[in-house]
Amino acid sequence: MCQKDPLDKNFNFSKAEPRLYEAWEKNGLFVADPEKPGDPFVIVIPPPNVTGNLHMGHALDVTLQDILIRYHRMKGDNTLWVPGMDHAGIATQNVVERELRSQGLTKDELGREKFVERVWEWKKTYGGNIARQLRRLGASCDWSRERFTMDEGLSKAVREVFVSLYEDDLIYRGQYIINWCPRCHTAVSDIEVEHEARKDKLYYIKYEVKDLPPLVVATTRPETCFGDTAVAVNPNDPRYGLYRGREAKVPLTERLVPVILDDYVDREFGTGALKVTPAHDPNDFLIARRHDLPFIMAIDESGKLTQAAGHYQGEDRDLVRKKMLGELDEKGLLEKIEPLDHAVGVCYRCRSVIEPLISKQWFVKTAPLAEAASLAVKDGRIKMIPVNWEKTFFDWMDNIRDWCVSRQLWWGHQIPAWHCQNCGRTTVSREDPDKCPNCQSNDIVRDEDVLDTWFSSGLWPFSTLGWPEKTRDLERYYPTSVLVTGFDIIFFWVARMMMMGLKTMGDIPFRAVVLHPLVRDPQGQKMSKSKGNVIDPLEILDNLGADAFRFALTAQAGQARDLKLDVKRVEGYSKFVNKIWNAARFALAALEGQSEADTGQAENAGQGQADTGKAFGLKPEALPDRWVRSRLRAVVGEVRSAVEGFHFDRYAEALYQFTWYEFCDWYLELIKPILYGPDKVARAKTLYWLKLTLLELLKLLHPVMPFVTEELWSKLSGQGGYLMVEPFPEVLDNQDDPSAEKLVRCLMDVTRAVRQVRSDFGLNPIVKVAPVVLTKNPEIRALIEANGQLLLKLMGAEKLSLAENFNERPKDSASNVLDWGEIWTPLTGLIDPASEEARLNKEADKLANDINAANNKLANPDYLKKAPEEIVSETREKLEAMETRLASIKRALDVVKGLN
RNA sequence: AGGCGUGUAGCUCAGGGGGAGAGCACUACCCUGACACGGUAGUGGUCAAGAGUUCAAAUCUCUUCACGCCUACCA
Repeated sequence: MCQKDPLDKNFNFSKAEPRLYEAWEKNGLFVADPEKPGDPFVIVIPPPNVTGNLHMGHALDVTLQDILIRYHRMKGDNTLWVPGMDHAGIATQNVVERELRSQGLTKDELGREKFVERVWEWKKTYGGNIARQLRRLGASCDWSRERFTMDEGLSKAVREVFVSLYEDDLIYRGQYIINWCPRCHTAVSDIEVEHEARKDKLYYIKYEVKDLPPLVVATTRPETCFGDTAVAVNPNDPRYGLYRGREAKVPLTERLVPVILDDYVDREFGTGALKVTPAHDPNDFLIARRHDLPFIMAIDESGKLTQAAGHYQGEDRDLVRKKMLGELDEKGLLEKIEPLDHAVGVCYRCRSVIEPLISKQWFVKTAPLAEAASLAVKDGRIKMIPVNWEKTFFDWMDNIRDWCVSRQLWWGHQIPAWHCQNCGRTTVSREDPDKCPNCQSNDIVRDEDVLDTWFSSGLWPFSTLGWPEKTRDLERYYPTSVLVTGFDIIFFWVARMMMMGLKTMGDIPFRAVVLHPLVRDPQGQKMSKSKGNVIDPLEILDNLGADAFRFALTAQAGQARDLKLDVKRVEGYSKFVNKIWNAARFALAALEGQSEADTGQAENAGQGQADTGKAFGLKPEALPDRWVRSRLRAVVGEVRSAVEGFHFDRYAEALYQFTWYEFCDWYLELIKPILYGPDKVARAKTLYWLKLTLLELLKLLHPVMPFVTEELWSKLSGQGGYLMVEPFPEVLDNQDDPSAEKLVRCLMDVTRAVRQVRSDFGLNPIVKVAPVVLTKNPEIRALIEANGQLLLKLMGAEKLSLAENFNERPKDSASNVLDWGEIWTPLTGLIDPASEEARLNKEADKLANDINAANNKLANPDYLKKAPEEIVSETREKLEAMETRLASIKRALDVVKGLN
């Protein structure tokens, strides 16, 4: 054997990762070519925000996508993974505004144009972070096709879609009650409002009515009363019959508002009387429309009271609430205050309380689009994985409301609409107009609003491929294959892509949606900066490497909703990386040893080690080789079906088990006698299969652990090139070898049986035993004879004999009963039997119990009649086995007692 | 309020009508010539509770409890 170490003792990931990634990228291995053959396999990355830094969610998302991409690339598909970033309207604008503020500037001082320039500058400087971080994870995206939602091409797509939706009457502008964020100073859509449960108060306030007792109204928001334009009661509420047609006085004002009747009012809630504030409550808005009530803005876009609030004008809404409660109380208009649990809407960006108010905004008419999207899922054109998300999806699509798409921001796609100052006509157009097409006036102004960020993300699957141009990419790669994302953005993004894709392209945007869990901290809490429970993926990458991290994420990516990430798990898998590394180190040493020792042995190796074994034909001969090939074949099958069915956890698990517990623990041990033995031909043959199997194992592992596998490939394959573009192993039927599997299982049985005895009786590993195997099966006898030396080593024995009859049993020996025979291990003079007696008794009790249960079962006529035959006979066999085992335990007990 | 989901070993989870599983952790022994980031053998669970269907239930059904999440126009 070779003395020098062909490899370092451990994988130096921090050095290897950047080197390997750079090599892949430089060699253009990520770049897709539409002209090449192969079924297209396409993923568009969920574009991270430009402002973003890599977090756990990205890490998981990207790892799973990269597994799919690498797998399909190796499988020979024409594979494309489009990376890119989202301009993230509010988020980015907030970041840059904050930066300005630290310089004592505001965006208004700067002006729109300058401000937008600043954002672009910011993007240039800091926007590349996330792309670099994705590279560290090993993401094999086609960076030559990287896109940004504000790119020229994508902006063109946005404009084209907006205009054509407008032309199809699917976009309209109107004055409606919308969700306003007073901090971000913009409208937000319904789903951008999150509901937070709060302990609040319900205030009972008196509205005076002439000649009648005051009408008491319950409200959580007294400060909005300055916008009240009615008080409503339920028409069937007898308590308020007298108030019909009367007027009530809004407290702290002299304003009189009508008392109206509306079914919406819940008689049970509060006093059964509702103040109607159409400009600040969506329901009141609807009531007002039914009753033709006026609208009064009481709160402005900064959350301050308007002139409608009299002396409170200009003051903040929360402050006014406090002050006016005092005033109401003073004037005897506050009846009582009750505690109330309810949900309050907050901005998903900044968590400020949303102020519903009336405003002129642009909307997308979603109902027809949603119907088409639902249909695509219902008829199976788009699959959702796991399927149970479909129900949630349908639920939402069935109850969808129009989508407010205009935002009062500067950073984003400005709406292509021009308002004529002369005739008032609004023009929506693909080209910037210079005059009003209606009245020819030059006095036209562009609408100031920009579009919701999610509008452009909704076009992502086709805008990134070049649409509206008729590109080759679009033709070849649309629809995309799979969308991989967290379920938290099904509505924000997934549904919108479906609607936009179906409408614009006339085809689904992707064939499958894989929804993975959300990464939580070990307590199951959402990771957030404010909670301080964020685990930084970059830190894990630094400490444990990308492969271990990716493997841990993959192994935990089941179909549950949460993935509670445990760093310990990553540490565990970093040991797995090490295990693979060392297995390869072993193989490499053996291969090099062989090439040195066998120099000139042309009859074995042909042209040296790279081709070693080709001369032996395609069939492994030695039992370990036959076995490992057969087992590998099974694993290839498991791996392929796991990946294709998006069972990432099973994929990882299958490889972990096979690599560690079969390939390393057994195969490498089983072949050692051959590798160290005198038969050079046998050695060369086994080396061939060792190398081949290891290389194939590297291929199987590559999608999840790209770095260590690529590194080992370069050391081991001897053929240059890159593992990442090697063909993925296939399930080959001629590799199946059940008899080899059965025989190796026999070797394992014997070994484990003796090891168990050693351990049970507390034998020191130095103590040698001399077991006797009883079996009449000639095949197994031959097997044991052939592997005598190996077995001695594996079980720590000095002698192994075969017996044919029970009466050959040595005195004072422990016995293990197996399917095909029995093993006796003589213990005379070797042990202290005191503790063993208890253990055996315990096992005997348990067995007696089980035997009893099995007997009862077999005595049940219904069971015999109705249970399938194979189940019944299985039970009989089990019973028999248990009885035999019990007998042997009893014998063991005798032995132990005898030794005492 | 409705919908969805979860509850299996100390932890993280897989499985899913007929023998309770994995990883980590833990215990004992072992530095045996790839790996101590290793090896061998183990400990540990009324599969949340109750009822039902069945020859057979952790698995299917119903109820209850606990915990999540999503949706929602009780001010």
